[in-house]
Amino acid sequence: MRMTAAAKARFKSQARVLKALAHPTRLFIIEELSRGERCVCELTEMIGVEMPTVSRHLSLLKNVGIIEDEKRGTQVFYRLMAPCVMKFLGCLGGVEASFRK
Amino acid sequence: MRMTAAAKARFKSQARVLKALAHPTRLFIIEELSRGERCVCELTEMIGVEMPTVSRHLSLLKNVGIIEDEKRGTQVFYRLMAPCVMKFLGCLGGVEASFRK
DNA sequence: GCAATACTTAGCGATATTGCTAAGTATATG
DNA sequence: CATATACTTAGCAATATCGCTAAGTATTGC
Repeated sequence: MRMTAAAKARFKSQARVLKALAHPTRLFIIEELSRGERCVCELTEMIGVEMPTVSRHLSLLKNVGIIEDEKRGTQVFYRLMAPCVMKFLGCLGGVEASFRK
Repeated sequence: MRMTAAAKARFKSQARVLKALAHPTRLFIIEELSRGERCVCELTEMIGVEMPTVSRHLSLLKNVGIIEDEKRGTQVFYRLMAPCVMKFLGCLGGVEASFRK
């Protein structure tokens, strides 16, 4: 039986979120933000790539609604908006561990 | 504090699995296989793209260990190897629903 | 063996992603 | 106002992804 238009839309929406998560740097950012808000310079220091690169990863996560930003002075702080993402990544831990055998 | 090499490896491994999941067609395949094994021609019919395209999505999922194949006659049947992926995608449902507001 | 069916692999063009550097914006500070 | 700091945006090159068509492989049936 053919995939319905509704199913297609649902999978597209899910894929969009998964795609946003599917990068090592962005997974690190999410885990770090789960411990509390961080400014871009802190994340940049931890990750070890140029700030513009980090900034672009952040805006990508922001675009799908996983994180939120707030400017204070010259700094921009990011916060995790969907703590459920952490629960979700917790599941993933078990899943991908079973693949590494 | 700088990201450790171990953390980097862990995120890379997780990202690899997420990347494999992050496509509408592959999400459909996974959901469909969660209901039972299917041959490539059945999936092709349901998805509505060319068979070589479906075949490539399938080998991608197979490469990360999410599905497994078995040839019977001229047909190749695929099975979901990590049912935990479904639980995982169940979590996702809640997550991405909250983004669609 | 020959043709048909079911699949996979290879190769192509279009498009997306990722990192970089350079340039732009905004806020604090002397 | 001028400079410095923190960040974002733009533009570029390298690479990956995705769909297609064409060609290859393997099994079935005559």
